[in-house]
Amino acid sequence: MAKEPTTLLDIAKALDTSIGTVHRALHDNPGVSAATKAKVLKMASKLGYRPNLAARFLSSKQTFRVSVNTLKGTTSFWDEVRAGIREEAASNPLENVEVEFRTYPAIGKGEQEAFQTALRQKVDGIITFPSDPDSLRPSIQQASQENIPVVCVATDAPNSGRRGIVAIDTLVSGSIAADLMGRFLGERKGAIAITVFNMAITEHAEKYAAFESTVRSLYPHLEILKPIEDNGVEEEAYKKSRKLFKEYPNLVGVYVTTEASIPVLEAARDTRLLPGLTIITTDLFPDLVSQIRSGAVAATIYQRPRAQGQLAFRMLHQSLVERTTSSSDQVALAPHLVMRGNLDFFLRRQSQEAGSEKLPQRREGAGLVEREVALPATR
Amino acid sequence: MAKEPTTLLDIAKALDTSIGTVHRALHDNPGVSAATKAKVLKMASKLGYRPNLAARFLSSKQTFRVSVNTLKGTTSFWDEVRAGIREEAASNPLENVEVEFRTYPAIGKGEQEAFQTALRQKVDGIITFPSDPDSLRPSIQQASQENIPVVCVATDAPNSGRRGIVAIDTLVSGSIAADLMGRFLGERKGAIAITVFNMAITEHAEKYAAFESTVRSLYPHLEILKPIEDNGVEEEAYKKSRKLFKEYPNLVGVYVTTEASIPVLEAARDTRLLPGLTIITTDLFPDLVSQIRSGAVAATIYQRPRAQGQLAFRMLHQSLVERTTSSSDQVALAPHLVMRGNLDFFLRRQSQEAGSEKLPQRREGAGLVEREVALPATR
DNA sequence: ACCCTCACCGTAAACGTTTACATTCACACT
DNA sequence: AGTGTGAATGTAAACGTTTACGGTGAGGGT
Repeated sequence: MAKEPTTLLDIAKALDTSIGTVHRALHDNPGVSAATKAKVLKMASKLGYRPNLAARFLSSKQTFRVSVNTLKGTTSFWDEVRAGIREEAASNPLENVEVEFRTYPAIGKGEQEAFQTALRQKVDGIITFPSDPDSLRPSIQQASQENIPVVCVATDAPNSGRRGIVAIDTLVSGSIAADLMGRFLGERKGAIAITVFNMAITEHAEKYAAFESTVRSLYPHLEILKPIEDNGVEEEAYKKSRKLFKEYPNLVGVYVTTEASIPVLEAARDTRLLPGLTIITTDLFPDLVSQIRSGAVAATIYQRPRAQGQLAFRMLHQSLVERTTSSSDQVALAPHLVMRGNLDFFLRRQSQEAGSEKLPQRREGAGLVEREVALPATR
Repeated sequence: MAKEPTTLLDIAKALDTSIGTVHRALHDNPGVSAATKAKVLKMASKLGYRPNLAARFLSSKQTFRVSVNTLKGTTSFWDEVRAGIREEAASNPLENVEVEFRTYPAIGKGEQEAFQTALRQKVDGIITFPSDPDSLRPSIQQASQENIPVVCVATDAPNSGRRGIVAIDTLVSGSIAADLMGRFLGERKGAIAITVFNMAITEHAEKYAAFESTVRSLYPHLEILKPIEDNGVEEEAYKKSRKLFKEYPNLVGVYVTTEASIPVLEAARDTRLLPGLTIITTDLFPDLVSQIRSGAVAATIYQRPRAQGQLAFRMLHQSLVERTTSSSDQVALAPHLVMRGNLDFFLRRQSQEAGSEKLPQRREGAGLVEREVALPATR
């Protein structure tokens, strides 16, 4: 049943050639004629050859260098993502990867530079948050031409040749928020506001669409207002939502898909609408905790940053160890729902450097080589 | 910074002995004196020796055999758990594990036999659902005395010496159900029923306690009825809930923590209470789908069987790879919330043999050796 | 004829363990 | 003295790759 795996030597003997030639052929290294290369490849697939990774790692003490390009930890989100990556890297039994963290200060600021430096320093793979997908696309394309797999996290960079993407399923987020909103409101009628980063970002447009269509089909008595675009600036979120709230005193609910939930809450308070409002937010950060506990925020949709980091790393690692070119993976995570009742669970998990939903660290210190990389100052 | 790792040879040279002796000492194999053994151990830890796993797997072509003992797939839950295990096993780049599935027909029926057969056939590790923890405990203890790690899934077997447990966090389940119930009901007052398998099972008692305490503290105007114990039989669920529903016509909500949600729904229908009821269930199986879609079930708490399987396997694999004795891991997962809005997402994920929340299979066929194991007929 | 180059190919040493086998030495038994 | 025993230790081959280097022979230049 489980026959002996075929080795390089098996192939060599079958073709009456040498192990060196076979190796060269399989890795299209120079120094082998087209004819023999073809023969080797054919025989390899005929015998069902699959490389013995243990032998490979033992022999070539190559270690993969992966660059992790993310936003500086303004909120805890990216800290958690990085923690997930670290955990996963540390639990790798082969210890054949070192991680370099490159962070940039703000959306669209410095991510190009970070990416290019990583490329220049010849890393073997990149995990990145493409905060401005359009401007980063050329760089990603360049990377995949150089055969460097790129995994996007949290936001996709479509048509960039990226190896894969891990993110929260936007349809699930939007529609669960809508369904909760409808159930929470019960018989009440009125208007619902929704804030997004920017409708130009695919993820946000999708969340909005999912929210809207779910409300329309399940709770048609609720009216959905035009989305507020905060573009990631808090004042903008405050001003725009305040303006909107004044126009619609019949507001009954707000769904905040961005991190700017605090200014929205303040706008609601300042317009005296807060007490009657059902608010659903996104993510979980310190300032939000008291709002949830007090009941001002009914629920928040937790985007599982740690899980995103873990899966992104696993995806990249997998495509490094097997040398499969192309093929695009897409993993969509279901978000978690955080309410007063289970808030403590998530806080506990965040606080312990090593979360509960994880396996034990493999090593104390030396297991994982990692380093912070200083970026060249940008003018 | 990253110095050359120390090898067996390094230790041998440092002590002016041979690599064979060092190896014997580190694995407490026979044939080495207590004195030298002590010296070797000391030097090893001084030099920070950590075995090179690639070399180890290359040299000793040992494969780990793990037995997966679970319930026969009456519902989809255990099928999903097994799928998760399979995926994870297949994605193991070292391919050094083969999985044997042993299933037993019902709770408490045949799990002993399955476990003992696994032991007798000298497997290297066991993943098990201890459906009757008390009766299985001696077997688990026996296993850990023989140094065979046992990982429990879905239900814990406390004080059994099990290597670890992966399950849904019961407190989160219970309290999120409570919080949702409170929010869904809004101003309505009345009684809430809750069904459990059996209050003797830790997990169910915990869920009940969490549900109760959350309702009490956040929604004190709701009255919680004594739990209905269905013991896993559908008629019992139907009869007991019907009886209870008749006694409490002011019932407004039901939380079903077991899989017997259909009979409870029927009892509600037969007592004409259904239309006014807010019902929260557990798990996700075919019969429940239409109930969710129709709105009869407001939400269901999805226990992420696939993730449980994956994590259980990883935990076991890790403790096989490193030979760490003892230490007990406990991973508690947050459940997912399924409602009308996001139902399709989860159905899609279940249906595709390879879920979306997963990495690509490593191999087509030969990667993973697995087999179904026939159990000896039980009288 | 010589030397050189170049493409192709074979050979062998590593990588760090595990495993099986060989050696040593002390001690006891005949 | 010789022989056997058995524990403690040394030695070396294997695992399947990668990598570096050596060799062959054809072809071109002188």
